[in-house]
Amino acid sequence: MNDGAFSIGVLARETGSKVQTIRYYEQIGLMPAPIRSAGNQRRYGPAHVARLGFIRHARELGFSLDHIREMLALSDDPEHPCAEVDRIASAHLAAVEARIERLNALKRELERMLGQCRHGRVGECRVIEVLSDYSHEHCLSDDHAASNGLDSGVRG
Amino acid sequence: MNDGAFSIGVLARETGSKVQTIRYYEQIGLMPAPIRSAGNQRRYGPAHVARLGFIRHARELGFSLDHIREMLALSDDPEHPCAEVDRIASAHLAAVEARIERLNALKRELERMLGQCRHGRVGECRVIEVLSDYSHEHCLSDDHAASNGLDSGVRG
DNA sequence: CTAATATCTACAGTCACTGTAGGTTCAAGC
DNA sequence: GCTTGAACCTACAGTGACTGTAGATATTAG
Repeated sequence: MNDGAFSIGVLARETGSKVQTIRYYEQIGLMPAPIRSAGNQRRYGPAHVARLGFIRHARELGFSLDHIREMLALSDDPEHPCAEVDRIASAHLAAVEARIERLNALKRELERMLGQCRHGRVGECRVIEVLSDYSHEHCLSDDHAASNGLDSGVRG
Repeated sequence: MNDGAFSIGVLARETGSKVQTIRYYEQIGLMPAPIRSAGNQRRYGPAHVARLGFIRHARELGFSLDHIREMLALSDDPEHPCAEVDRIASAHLAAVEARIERLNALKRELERMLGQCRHGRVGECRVIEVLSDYSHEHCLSDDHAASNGLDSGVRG
């Protein structure tokens, strides 16, 4: 290794990513293809660390790769108004808040369900019973009965 | 349709599922294969509605298909102590609580990030800057810097 | 009887990776 | 210089829980 160039393993370690994930990001065009060593191995520099760090942190915050791609494209132009980045992040915040609400409703229902369990036989198990009640009539709040699918919004 | 037997479309409508999903559940052995009409179309009865209702509700509560499979197997034996069902649901509740905590930390960070945005150019955008800071040194709480991957635990 | 709708099978695609197989390159120790 | 073992390479299959498509067949309403 001449220069300050380093291998994919080092880049993975530096950014807390996995080697496979980095190659995957390159494959889908999220990371630029780096130069190669004489033996065809990837050689990275500090710019790659920064970009992958951005991606990784945004992923931890639950942004989709598509959103990250958008933000990376925007951030590549420093003169661009950052309103769009702001918009993406705001929308994401709203999605996170909605998700928290749904999870809280879910938590309450699970607690109530478990609170009713008499720890006897499955035959009279309230947990089973509640789960069987697909009509959702037992639900005090209908926030989970209303929408179908919890995957709406953020997935992180 | 003689009997009270109905088609997959009706079952889907009754339970709020999709036709494809029902066939998928049958394929992976979560739903039993029903009888067929003379023309090879699936014919369902009330028992199918109940079982699919159970599955659907449990899915809305974020249980994995594997957990649901377990619970269905248990519920098929009414004499079985319901402690296991209880255990599954309790573990799920704990996972949900952990997830809510993580999302709250995420929410705080997003809010802080957005609060710092001066709505100018991308060049001096705090959102971009914070996201680029893969070291996570800006994080007051390190609960998201500590673990990697938000997919731990529940995915609903 | 006809036309529209619903259903059938089989398979590909989604998201964001993760894992595997089988081969090559690199860095370190001797 | 040689060997060894770790790290790297490509290509592809698998994950979970579906969703969508194509092309053929069945049912139902008028």
